[in-house]
Amino acid sequence: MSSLPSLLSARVEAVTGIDPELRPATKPQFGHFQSNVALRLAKTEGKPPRQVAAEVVARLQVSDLCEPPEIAGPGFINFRLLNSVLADAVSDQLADPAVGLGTSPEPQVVVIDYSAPNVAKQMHVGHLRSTIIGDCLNRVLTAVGHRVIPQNHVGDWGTQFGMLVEEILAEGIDVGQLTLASAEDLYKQANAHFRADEEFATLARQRVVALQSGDPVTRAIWRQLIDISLAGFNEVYARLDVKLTDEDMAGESMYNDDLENVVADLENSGAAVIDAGALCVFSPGFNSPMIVRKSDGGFGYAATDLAAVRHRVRDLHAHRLIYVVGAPQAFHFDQVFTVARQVGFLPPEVSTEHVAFGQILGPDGKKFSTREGTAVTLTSLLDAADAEAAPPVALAAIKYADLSTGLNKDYVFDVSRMVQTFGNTGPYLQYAHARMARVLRNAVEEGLLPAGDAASAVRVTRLDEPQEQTVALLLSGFGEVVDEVAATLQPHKLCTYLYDLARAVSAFYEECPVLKSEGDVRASRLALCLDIKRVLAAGLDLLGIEALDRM
RNA sequence: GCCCCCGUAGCUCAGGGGAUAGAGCACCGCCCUCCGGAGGCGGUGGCGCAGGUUCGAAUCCUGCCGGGGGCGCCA
Repeated sequence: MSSLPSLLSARVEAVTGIDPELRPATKPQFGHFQSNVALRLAKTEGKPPRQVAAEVVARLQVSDLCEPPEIAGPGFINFRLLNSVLADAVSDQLADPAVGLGTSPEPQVVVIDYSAPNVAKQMHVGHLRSTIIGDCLNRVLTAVGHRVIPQNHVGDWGTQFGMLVEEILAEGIDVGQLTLASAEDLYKQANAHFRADEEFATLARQRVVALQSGDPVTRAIWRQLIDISLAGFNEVYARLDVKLTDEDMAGESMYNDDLENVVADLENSGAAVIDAGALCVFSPGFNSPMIVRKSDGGFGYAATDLAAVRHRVRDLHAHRLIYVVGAPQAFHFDQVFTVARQVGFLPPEVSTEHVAFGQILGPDGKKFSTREGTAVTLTSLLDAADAEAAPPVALAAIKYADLSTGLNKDYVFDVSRMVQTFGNTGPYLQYAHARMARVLRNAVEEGLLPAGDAASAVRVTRLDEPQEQTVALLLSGFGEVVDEVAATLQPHKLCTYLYDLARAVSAFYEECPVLKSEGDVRASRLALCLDIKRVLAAGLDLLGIEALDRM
């Protein structure tokens, strides 16, 4: 099903020969869509823009879609869709199980790298964004027909585990009794021990070697630490209502055995050279090399990321690689992608995108940390929100606040603002949905509407009021917005759309009585309400937010 | 020193080279015998600075100013 704008756009292009750059009208009096095509053609044709516009309009055949186009201002062509066309579009959307989504002509395998907590540490604010954004992109890309493979790049490998395991053995701790929180305390303790006690530090370093060489005792404890951590992560994921599962776990350790191969390939290709004892790749345009193997023989995290790139391309058959990782890593990923292309791990047809997000700031507008100066745990953020609202509302508040502004910006974690049921917030959208649910419930009780799926056969036949038209126009644009988010990976565009829709719905609700109206007007408005509810629910679901029937 | 991101109303934020730059919060007015007022309608108020490209710039380019981040052995 092609969207109304694309249909209209094609008609105009048939006349102009160039993309009319159809845009939503900036003002209601300009109709529904506007095109500046005449302004752009005016120069090449050497005619006044309004005259060009008149000639275009004269040749246009759009009477089946919209009112006669109007020429306005310096030469804009304004289009107003026919009410009947709009009504049919909404009715068709209502009858479509996919709500007009799932139309991607070329399904791709998309790997999304997100969440990535560290073993033996609780998740903190930084993981909140990666997890929520990644989950949203997962839902959106899946909805438009792609096959998404989440990859949770858990930090489950590295020298810190030598320290931790040694501490456990030194203190005679029963690993089975540890929780994620107590494991983190132990980690801090081990860290302090490492710095204060040279003898312990030596043992810890030896323990790293034991871990890497596969010593059974060391590996067993390490494995237990991972299990404890995963249990803790899964608790948070369940609370966040995100789709990550154990199957998506693809920790750093997974690539461990492949790192030698990666290094060998880099050396054989001539890309990697030894510099100051470290194995480096120097690429044009970078002022510092990528360090693949440190001078002490250990692998840098770039090596792991290169191995991951190759795995995702070669074994998972990805067409598109997405990394939802904080903005400070921009340089790192730029370098990894460049080198991966350089050595052939990344063929030209596979795209890479670093979805770089900004920081969550504390109430003071600075780095969000506790009184002790440590990072705020994700759980404590959720607790803070739950103190202000019921859990489904609180979660909506948090997710919406995170997704509703440009990802690359920092934002202040202001719970009291986020949970408000007015303004541009998640709860406001939930409220709009709950209102529609209420109207429809009442309609079913009064026998005005069949219950369940049978109701989706009803149609919108009347759009007499401007509030109805505005809502219908917005509803018909849902698919386009989701496609755009899938293409640009900018969830805030979906948020803006849903907020615009919710506001239009509130105005409609205020001005157009549904149950108190009669005849075909009432039937049509009920159909409109049904589609509103479906689109709001579908849109919220793509954001990972629960659409509530009651609040 | 070099590189990246950000700077829009008092505050929090949208703005895909096009018409008079839009919302929310706050503030000031209205609107409840009415499907949930957790709402709606209206008002006050703004593109960091300076150049440039263009018929047209918040948007593209250059240079400043201010804030944040990054720049070979932590991941």
